[in-house]
Amino acid sequence: MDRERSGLQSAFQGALAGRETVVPVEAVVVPPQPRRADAARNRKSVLEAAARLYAERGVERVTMDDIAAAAGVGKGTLYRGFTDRSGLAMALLDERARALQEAVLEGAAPLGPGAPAPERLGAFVAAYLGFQVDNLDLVLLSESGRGPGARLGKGSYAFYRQHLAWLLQQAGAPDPRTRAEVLLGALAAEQVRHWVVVEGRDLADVERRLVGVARALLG
Amino acid sequence: MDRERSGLQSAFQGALAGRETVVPVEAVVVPPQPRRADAARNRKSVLEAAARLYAERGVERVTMDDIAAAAGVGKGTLYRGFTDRSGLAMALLDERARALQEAVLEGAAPLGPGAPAPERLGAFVAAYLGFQVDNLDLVLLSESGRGPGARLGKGSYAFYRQHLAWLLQQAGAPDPRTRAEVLLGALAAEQVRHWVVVEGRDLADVERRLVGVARALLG
DNA sequence: CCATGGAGCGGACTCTAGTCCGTTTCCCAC
DNA sequence: GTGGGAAACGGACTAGAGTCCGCTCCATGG
Repeated sequence: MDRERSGLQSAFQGALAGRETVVPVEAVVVPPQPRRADAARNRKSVLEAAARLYAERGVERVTMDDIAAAAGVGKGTLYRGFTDRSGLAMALLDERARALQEAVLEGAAPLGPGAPAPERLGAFVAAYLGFQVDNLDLVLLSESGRGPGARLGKGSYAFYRQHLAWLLQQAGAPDPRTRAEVLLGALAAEQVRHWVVVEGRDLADVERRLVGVARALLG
Repeated sequence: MDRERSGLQSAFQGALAGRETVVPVEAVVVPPQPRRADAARNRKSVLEAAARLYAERGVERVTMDDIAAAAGVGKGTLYRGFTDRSGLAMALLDERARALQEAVLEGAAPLGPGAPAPERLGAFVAAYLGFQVDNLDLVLLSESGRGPGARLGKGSYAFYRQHLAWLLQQAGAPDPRTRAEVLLGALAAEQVRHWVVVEGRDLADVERRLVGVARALLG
């Protein structure tokens, strides 16, 4: 899975480990590079094939064999490049996630720097919720890895947690780290799916309520 | 799955649907009864075999075939009685969950009735956290159903959500329903596992922090 | 411009959850 | 009792994720 973690995430991973003090996120974008030309080519066709098939038929109706066949590679290649089904989903999400992460790091306020922490917090909740809704199936897939522990500790989770913890701390919230994790739990794909898809709630309404929760967590 | 839902949960299911006003939980214990003697016998041996094998080898190392063989029934019987792997886990959890639910409904304060809502809230967080930790593997399994939407809307989730929403409302919290769901998300098995098992945090510490989160959600 | 070693490939194979359907067993009506 | 019909059973079968390992073919260095 290491190869799947974008450079953006890796960069601050070290500063994170076991630290009590919350530090701001610092990051540099360095995408993973296969060492051999054929590997790079295959990686690209797999991602393209997967994106196409998922879009055409929906995530549920595409098997790993389908993807391997469509990409013109063997299953071994698939699994060498992406670890498992959820790893492939993460790779597909990576680009879009990076856009959100950059917006957070250096985009316009209030999502980006410049606005006061409580405002940034609200903007982040809205933006993250939007991201989750726009990519529900893929996020769900990316979190579904076997041997639990799928969502946490994987993917860009650490990035978002760190950012939220930082904002919460800036805003003077007690126990920012835990509250960041709780907030991300409330924004988890399964929860969002339940509210928006299963219960059919209005997205703006969900957003309002979650922003309310975020504010409550400040005190 | 209906057959798996304990009477305790079914009883207030109706009062719940689509209602905006939060009502207190009312419940009666009426366990599911198979119609035929052989079915009842088989159900019992399956549950016993599963409990024994899970205890002996750990949840990960027990397949559905193992359980069927150990119980002396065919796979068809297994799936007729329990829908799927996670349904079996839920059935195993049911008895223990019922104990917690009864303690909430009619046990001693502060978990049971009698104490002021904020105190009951803290007691519930502690009790529920304890339950999750004591039954981590089974709860994880019971939440792992395929086609997402495993945790929510299944099992005793509705019961706990309702209870929490009620307490939050009594304590004057805004948007009690959403906040109940957020709190349950923070207490979800995967999250608890991450804190307690993966990060090795002290249970009492996690409890304290979560009680803090619960209090924050009151305001 | 080869040679070579190791990264990368492919697809047959394994393992397990979950389905299907012909057969058995129970229970009730008579 | 006993006969009929439905509920329940069992185990062969299907499907799809993930593994394994012998073969291929890049890229480097002589």
